[in-house]
Amino acid sequence: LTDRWILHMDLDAMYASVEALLDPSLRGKPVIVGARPGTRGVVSTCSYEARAFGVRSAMPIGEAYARCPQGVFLPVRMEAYRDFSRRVLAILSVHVEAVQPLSIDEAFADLSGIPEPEHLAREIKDHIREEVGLVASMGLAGNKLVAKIATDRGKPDGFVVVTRGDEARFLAPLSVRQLWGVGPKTASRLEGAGISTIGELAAAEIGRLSELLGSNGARDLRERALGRDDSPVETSREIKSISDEVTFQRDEIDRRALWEVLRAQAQICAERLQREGLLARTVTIKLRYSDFTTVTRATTLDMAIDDAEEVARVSGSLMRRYWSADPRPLRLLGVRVSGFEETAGWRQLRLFP
DNA sequence: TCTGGGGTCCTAGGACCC
DNA sequence: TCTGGGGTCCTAGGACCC
Repeated sequence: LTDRWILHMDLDAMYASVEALLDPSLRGKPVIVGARPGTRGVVSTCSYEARAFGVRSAMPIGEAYARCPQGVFLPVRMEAYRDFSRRVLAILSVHVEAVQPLSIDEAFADLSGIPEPEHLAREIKDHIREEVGLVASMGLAGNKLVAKIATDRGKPDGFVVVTRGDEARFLAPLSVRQLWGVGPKTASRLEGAGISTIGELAAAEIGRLSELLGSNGARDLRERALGRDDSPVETSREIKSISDEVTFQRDEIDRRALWEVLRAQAQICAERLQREGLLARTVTIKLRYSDFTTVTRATTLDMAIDDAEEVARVSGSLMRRYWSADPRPLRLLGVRVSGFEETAGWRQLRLFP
C-alpha cells in the first residue's frame, strides 16, 4: 500500500494531567502519581514540573521524594484514568475506523487512504484538547514503528510527521534505546559492540548482530533499525493471561495471612475470567522473596476452570508444594491464569449472535 | 533511593509421541 | 549395544512495554 499512513497518539503525563483536571489547584505543580512517600512503590507518572526535578516514571517513590520533597504525591486512581481514556478513544473513533488502543494513554489509528492525513490528525489533536482537556502528542508516519518514535520526539504537545522514504534517515541519529524492543539489557550489549545509534545498528554486520542477539532477534532488530514495519493496526486482540499480584508493605510470612491474600487474588482472577467468558487450564503463582529473587510455579489442568474456589484450591496446592517446604518471608505474592478456552455459553453466543 | 502491577513475547530444556 | 528426528506440550525465566 503506497499511501499507508499510521497515526500514533500518546497523552502527555496522563495520570498527572487527569489529576490536575479533577483538581485545578494542582495545575503548574510537581504532581507525582504512584505511591505515598515512605511506602513501597514507584512513580507511575509525573507532571513535567516534577520532571524538572529529575523525577521519572518507574523511579522508587523514596528517590522521587528525595529529589522533589515539595511534590504533590498522589495514589493511582485507575478508574478515573480509564474514564478519560474512553473519552479520548471515542473521539478517535469518530474520525477513524481502525483504532488500536496500545495502553490506557496510547493508540494507533490507520489513516491510510485519507486525502489529508496530517490535517485530520491535527483536527483530532485539537478535538481531544477541547473536549477532554488532555494534551495528545502525535506522530504520523508510514508505519507503526516510526509513528510511535515520531510521537516520542515531539513530546510534550508534539506533532511530528515523517515522510515516506525518510524513515531510515529520521531514525539514524537516535539512540538504539528509542527502538521498540530495545531495553537496558539489549542496549548495553549493543553498546559493548560499539553500537549506540540506530544508524550504527542499521549498518552493523548481520553476523555480528546474530552473535549478540540470536539470529531471530538480529533480523527483527535490523528491519526496525531501517524503519521497516508492516504490522497492521489491530482493532481487537485476544487476552492471553489474567493476573493479580501485590507487594506487601512489609514482607509477610504468616501462613494464614498469605492464604487470605491468595484466595482474594484467585477470586479476582476468576471474576475476570467469568466476565470475559473464558476458562483457564493453567494456574501460576508468583513469589518474590526479601532479596527480590522471584519465582513462578505453574500447573496445567486437564479441565479448564473459571470458579474462584477452584482457582484458589489449585494456587493453594502450588503454595503448599513450593512455599511451605521452605517458608521464607514474601515480598510479593501473585496468581495468574492462562491457557484459555471459551466457555460453551460464549461460543454459542458467537455462533448465533 | 531500594526496586509496582498489568501484561506480551521469546527461548531453552525436558517429556512424550510417532 | 552407543545415542534418529520432528512435532507438540509444558515449565521457568527473562526482557520488555506502559
